Amino acid sequence: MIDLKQLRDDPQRFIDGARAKKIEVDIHHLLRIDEERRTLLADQERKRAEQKKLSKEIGPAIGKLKGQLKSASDEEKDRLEAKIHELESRPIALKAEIHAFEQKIAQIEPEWKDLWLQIPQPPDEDVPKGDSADDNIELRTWQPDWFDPQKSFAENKGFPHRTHLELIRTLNLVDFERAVKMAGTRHYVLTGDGMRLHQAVLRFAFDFITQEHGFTPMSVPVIVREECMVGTGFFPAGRDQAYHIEESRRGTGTDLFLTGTGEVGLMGLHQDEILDPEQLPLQYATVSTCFRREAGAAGKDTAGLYRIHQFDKVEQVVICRADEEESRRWHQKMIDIVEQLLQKLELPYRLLQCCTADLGLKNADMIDIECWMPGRGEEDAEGRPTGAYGETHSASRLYDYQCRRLNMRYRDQDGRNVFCHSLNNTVLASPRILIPLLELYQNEDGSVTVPPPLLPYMNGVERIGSVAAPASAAPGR
RNA sequence: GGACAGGUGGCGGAGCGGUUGAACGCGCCGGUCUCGAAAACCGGUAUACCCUUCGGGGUAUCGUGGGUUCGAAUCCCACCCUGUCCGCCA
Repeated sequence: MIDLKQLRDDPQRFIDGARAKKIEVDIHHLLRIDEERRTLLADQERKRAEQKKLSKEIGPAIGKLKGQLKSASDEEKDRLEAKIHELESRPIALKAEIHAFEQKIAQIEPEWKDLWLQIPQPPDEDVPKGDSADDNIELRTWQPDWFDPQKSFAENKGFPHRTHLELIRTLNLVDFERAVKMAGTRHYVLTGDGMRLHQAVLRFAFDFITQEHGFTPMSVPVIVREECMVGTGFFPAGRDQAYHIEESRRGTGTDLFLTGTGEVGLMGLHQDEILDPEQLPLQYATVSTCFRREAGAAGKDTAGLYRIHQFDKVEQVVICRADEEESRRWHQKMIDIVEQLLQKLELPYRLLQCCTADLGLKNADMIDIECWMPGRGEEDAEGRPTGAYGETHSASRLYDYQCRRLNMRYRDQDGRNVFCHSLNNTVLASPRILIPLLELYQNEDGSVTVPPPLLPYMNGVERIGSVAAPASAAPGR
């Protein structure tokens, strides 16, 4: 969430920010409620101070009188009791007044908090303005020597390509029918070498980020409490996107939510903590199953492994000091790590600078990486897709927006507690990454060569679908 | 799932319903002593928010939320969490 003091000092900055992000939120209304709340709070506190002062006078006096009462004669008793009663009745009017203020504050507070949580972080000055994802700007592309993005797959490789759906079917790598039987649309079952390849690429990515780049390997919960979802900035705005486990309806326990990214678990780790600045920056990586309802995406990317309810992702986060330069450096570093990874896998990709409209609530800046997928995009004269870039990675820079929500701080040199900065980026998400992997490593005979970096993780399988490779154990086929 | 026990400051640990933000100990910071250190001694040592004439003033916080009361760390209720034993279990 944003700093309310900053909002009061310069509301225009946040109004412009929300407008640039195309996010509807009534900032003027929040300012009005905030003002009202503070006035009420001040009035209430004044009354309470009065009450407290009175209490401190009355308390010992009553105590003393009650002591005397015990050993008093009957006529003395009446007199003492009257005196006690008189003392007790003095703050009674204050009590009602304080209660009235309390009620009023409790009435406006939920709306105040809710609005506050919905104010987006203004985009950075150097983020290009735009109206939708179409206005994102291509920063650069990379491709291996054999690949010329100007040419078709057939021109590059010498034979026409099959889409990942076709490859999956002929090579028995995925069983969609049974997955849908069990869990409904947008589910899949990886079979045989499909599962092997999925595990191999995840393990390769996890080893790469933890061994070669020193990120601390972690396992984190994928079932979390609401505070964790709010703290990481996914709630309340993204509530519809998360699967909800209503434990409270059973009469015990609290509700839980399935996380849509390992970021939630990694960032939630240090919620409400004051970190040792000597330990910063924290660099964490996890591989976790991600769950997404894909609400509002009905009819979009319905076929294949592109948009699914459950997948696995290697995620990297950095928690660093509140320093813009350092944040920016880490952002570049995390993108660089992904570029190295994709280059090892020899997957053509492009970097996209997301425009203001595509940033979402919490980001100040976001760079997407898209891999080339021959089976996507517009169709040619023969009805074959001509290929397109498809999103596989997203690197976010958030300043203290997320850590403020999480109440994650460190003590700076002057002894002040400061909110940390946070960043996150995909290292690799599968099975989506299998789409370019399968499509680009396919051979003319319909087999798929295992990318060399994945060989150590493939138990000897070098080529999927060739006679030389061990039979891919597709059950029930 | 059953039966107990318990949640207090960075940590340990007190706390008759009344100047208790909270004794005491440890830790930490500063000082005295010392050639220096240790010990000893002295002093200091929470966070958040609000107001401010920038000197300071105020409120809240003893797991969380309600309630009782003139007044709650202390009494009542609900929830959350932790520990121990039993049962079950990948």
